Amino acid sequence: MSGALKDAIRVERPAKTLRELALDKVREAIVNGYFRPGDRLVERDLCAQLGVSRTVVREVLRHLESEGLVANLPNKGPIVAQLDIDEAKQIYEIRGALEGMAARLCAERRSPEIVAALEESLAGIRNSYRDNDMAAVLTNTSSFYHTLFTMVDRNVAWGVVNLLTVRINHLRSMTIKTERRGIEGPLQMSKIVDAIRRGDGEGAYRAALDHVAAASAIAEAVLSAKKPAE
Amino acid sequence: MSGALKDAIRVERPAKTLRELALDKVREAIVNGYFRPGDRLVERDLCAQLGVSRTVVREVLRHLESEGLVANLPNKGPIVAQLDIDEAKQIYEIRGALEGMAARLCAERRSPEIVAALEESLAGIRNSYRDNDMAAVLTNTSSFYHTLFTMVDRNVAWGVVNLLTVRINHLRSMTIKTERRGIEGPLQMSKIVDAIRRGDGEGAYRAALDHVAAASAIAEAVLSAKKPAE
DNA sequence: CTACAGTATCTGGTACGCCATAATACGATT
DNA sequence: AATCGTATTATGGCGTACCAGATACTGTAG
Repeated sequence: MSGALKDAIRVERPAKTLRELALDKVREAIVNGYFRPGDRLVERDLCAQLGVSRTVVREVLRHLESEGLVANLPNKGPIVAQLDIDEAKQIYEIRGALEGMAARLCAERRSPEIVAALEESLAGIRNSYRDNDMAAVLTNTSSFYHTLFTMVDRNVAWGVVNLLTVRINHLRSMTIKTERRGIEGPLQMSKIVDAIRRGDGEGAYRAALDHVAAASAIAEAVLSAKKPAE
Repeated sequence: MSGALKDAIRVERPAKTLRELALDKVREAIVNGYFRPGDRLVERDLCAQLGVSRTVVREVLRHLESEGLVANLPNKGPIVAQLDIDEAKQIYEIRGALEGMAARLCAERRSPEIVAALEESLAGIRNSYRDNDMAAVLTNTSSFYHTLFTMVDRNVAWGVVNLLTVRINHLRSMTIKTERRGIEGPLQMSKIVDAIRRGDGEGAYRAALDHVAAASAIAEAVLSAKKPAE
């Protein structure tokens, strides 16, 4: 997106199409558990609940399908995708590779602004943990990684990470609630920031890897504990 | 996908919906240049060309949009996504990170089957270059990386790489045609295989990085040479 | 030659209808 | 009574017609 200044006085109309609004609604409903994994998503029911036409609902379902949040059973229709434990581990692994890459780049850039921005997000996370506001923990964590990627202009990688993250979002909300995660999580993230501050690319890479590895381990424990019960 | 043996005798019906067929058609048309970047994709025209209804076309367009192959201009409609040079470099970088990761895992696995499978794909690439069959070069290269990922059960990462690869597909078809690429490309890939054979994870990682770095450099040269002319 | 109005084009969105398939319930036959 | 065939229902897949709003084009009047 070039020419940021040129369209500064643009009218800024809503611009969101009905479809995008519906998409966000349904995605959010899946992510925060209103629709449970395995639930059927009946088109005509969704039409009624969203107050939009079937065309829109279908397009939304297709979009979510390509995001991996919805699966389509042949001759049965769409359901909320099940998250299997192996896939979750793979997602964490990919995040590790990409976040490690971004952290290394940040360290090599040696820019005080990056460190400052990361510190700010990190402080937000600590505050949110202190206030026991788990939703805020999630958004601040996202913002931490968002700056990590965007400060070195890696918006594509950020998009990939985001795409993968929604698929494990309910896992994330479980892992952050784990005992001790409120201390260790921010600690690991501050190690990333420290390495970036001293320009230690390899160290930043390792620290980022460690952080997602810890999250992955917790997720695996949570998931394998839940699977037999289900 | 578990239980591979259980459904060995499944009837295997076509099961492809009209939408999926249309999706493949349009994606292929974009990837191999029938639709050029920036071309408008007029819904009703596509209906006529594909012989399907607007419902189907719209769902297909939404799907391709979420794949990044199609962009939607507000109040103007869908066009074939432009590939800007920075984005292409980012995509190559991500591929490097993920393919490097997969190569490292393959090396650490120390399995003769992996080496054999990779050798086979590599031989296919060499033959295709010899026969000057560039389409075959592309498919064999894909198959090389496909085995790299799937032999260590990294299907999610493979999916990500695939998703990104379609966006730079016309670049790929240009890079492989470059002078000397027919020699250096397979050479670099054989270095990956060699490292895997001797179980050298770090070496495999580096070799994979080198390979995409070379491709990225060529792509950048091709793209920056083309941009002013356009 | 310019300004303006009218028009064509196209997407976004909606409503409705038809068909195919799968599952279930029901009824008949042996 | 058990089994087999059939009707019903629910649902997705697909098509068509229609309208509103935005944009691009065009022709005409001044």
